[in-house]
Order: sequence, then structure tokens, then C-alpha cells
Amino acid sequence: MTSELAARLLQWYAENARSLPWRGHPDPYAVLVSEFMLQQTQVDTVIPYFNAWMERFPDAASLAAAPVGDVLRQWEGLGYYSRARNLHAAAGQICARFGGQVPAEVSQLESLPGIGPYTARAVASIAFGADELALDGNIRRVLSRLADMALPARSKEGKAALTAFGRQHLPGGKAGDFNQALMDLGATLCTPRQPACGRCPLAEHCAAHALGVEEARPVLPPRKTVPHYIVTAAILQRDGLILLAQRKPDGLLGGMWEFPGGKQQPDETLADCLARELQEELGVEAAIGAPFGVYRHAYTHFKVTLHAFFCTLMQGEPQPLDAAQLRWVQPAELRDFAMGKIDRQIAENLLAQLKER
DNA sequence: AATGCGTGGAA
DNA sequence: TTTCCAAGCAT
Repeated sequence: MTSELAARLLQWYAENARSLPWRGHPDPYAVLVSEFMLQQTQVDTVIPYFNAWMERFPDAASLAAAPVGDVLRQWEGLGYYSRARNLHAAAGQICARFGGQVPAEVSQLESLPGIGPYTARAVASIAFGADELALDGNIRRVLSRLADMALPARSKEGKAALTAFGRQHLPGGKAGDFNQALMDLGATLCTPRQPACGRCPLAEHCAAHALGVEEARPVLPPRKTVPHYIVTAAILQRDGLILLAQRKPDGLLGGMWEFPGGKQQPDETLADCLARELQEELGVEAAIGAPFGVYRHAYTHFKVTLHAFFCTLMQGEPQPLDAAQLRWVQPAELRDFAMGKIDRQIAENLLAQLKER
């Protein structure tokens, strides 16, 4: 039994579905890759990464066989790098436990690293036609408005209420389209601010719209103010090679490569900061030379202003005291190492400068 | 349960 | 320029 709400939604989707590279493909691996990339990341950002990824790693076996460094390099720029490590590990388990085929059951999917309640149900419904509601940010927002839910949308009770409401309308055998239709609606019309209710196929069914409180739904927790750190980084050169440090596997930018350095402490000059960091992280004494740019970047939970400097080793051989490993690399090799946004910018500026001379 | 985890686009 | 926040998961 398809509710009138679901029928209208599916009709709208038939006429307005976005054309996306992972849609219309029967390949569950392609759906899985797209869902990993889409976690907390917008469609327009994902599309070029998805296309390049499928070219490079067309199936679970090719991904599982690749070195994790290559996987991170391919993911570079998408952020939340644990997703890349988890997808790589999941591909390994898919080959080892499921004969190279993405499993169809929610419980099997959730047993894979990086797959939680949302991704498991998205893959099960989209790739395998299972009757599952996939509750993501878009669907949470749309359903919160349709039901005018006053509960915090991300609380345990809120999620349970939204799941129950969504399941009431879930059309049997069409859950994949239902989920994707709600997500498209949320991304294009039922947006966080200034939703286009005038063009919404569900406006007549929307309790929040009837009350004019669309923008008050969903109820979200208040944002916290983020700290701002001043950090330094060193470009250490020797015999034409440049020193890179690989971050430890977990935490911020886990497994990514960077120019060594760290946070400035109170009452410390930038030069003092960098000299101290190089002593602590590499066990060396270094002279701090010419500045090489100021870089600003906003992460989710803090902001950074980074000051880069050319440095010269004075005493000691660099040791990976705080890094997973150190490498002296040729300038041309810089592009082979996965880096976060700021360090990639430094590396590219460095290459440009070396090319000039 | 609360927190940490990237980046880019929109307003 | 600043603020918000987007197809979540792990711990």
C-alpha cells in the first residue's frame, strides 16, 4: 500500500531526479563507493572523485589489492580520511569474507568498517531493493518538517520517531527510489534555509509548512565556537631532497604526509615555536630561515593560521619521534604523497618556486 | 552520550 | 569576511 505522500514523492522523483554517475548502475560496489564518499559531503564535490575512483579501482578486488598510500592519495581533498582507510579495509573483507561481492544484508553491511546504520540501509535499498529507510541529514530534515517534529532530530528519541514516521510511508519494493527521492528533495527544495515550499510536491502534506515553521525544523543542537591555532611548519632541504613526515594512522589527517611543525604556545615567537617543535618531533636542532607563506584553513572544530619557514639542519639526524615515519623525497615526488589541504598548497608553491629557478 | 573528524559552497 | 553546515561513523 503506497501512501499518497509516497506516490507524490515518487512521481516528482520520476520527473526531477538528478542524473548522477552512480545512478542507473546495477553495480553494488559503485553504490558502496558513492555512499562512502557522500558521508558528510555534497554531491557536487563527490562526482569527480567518484568517476576517477571507479577508473582507478573498478571493483573491490582492485581496491583491496592497492597499497593504502595509493588509496589515500586518490581520496586526497575529500576530507574525513578515515573513510578512505575504512573503504580500503572493507574491500579487503568483501574479498575475504564475501567472495568479492558486496553483501546484501544490513547486518552484513554494518559489520564492515566505515559502514553504519545509514550507509548499510542506503546500500541495501539502492543496490539490492531492500525495504529499508536510510536516515541521513536530508531525510532527517524533510521528515522533521513533514511531521513538524519538536524532538531534537539527532537524539535517540528523535531518530526513532523519524524512522517510524518514514517507515509508515515506505513503498514496498521501491525503498531505494523513496530514499533517493527524499534526499534529492532535501538537497534541492527542502533546504536548511529558505526552502522552496512553493515548488515542493509534498507541501500539502507538510505540518511545518502549514504552521510556517519550516526553518525551525529540524531541531538541532547549538554550535560551539571553534578555537583558532597559530602553527608553524618547516621546509627542511638536504642534497636536493625535502623532508616529509607521515602522521600517525588515527586522528586528524591520519596517515597523511606533512611538513613537520606544530602549534605555537603562549609567549613564544614563531621561530621559537618551530625550533621547539623540530626538537620535540625530530630530535634535531635547526636554524629557522626565510618565511615561505602564511596559510589559513578552517577545519570543522578549529581554525588554523600556518606560518611556513625554510629551515636548515644544524645538529642531529631527524627521527620519527612523533610521526609514523619520515621520508626525504625529491621535489617531483611530492605529488605522490597524500596530503591535507594546507600541506598540498605548500608543496605546490614549493614546486612552483623550484621551477622558476 | 558526546566528541572528533576535512573540505567546499552558499548566503 | 564570517557563519553555517552537508548522502555519518567510530570511540
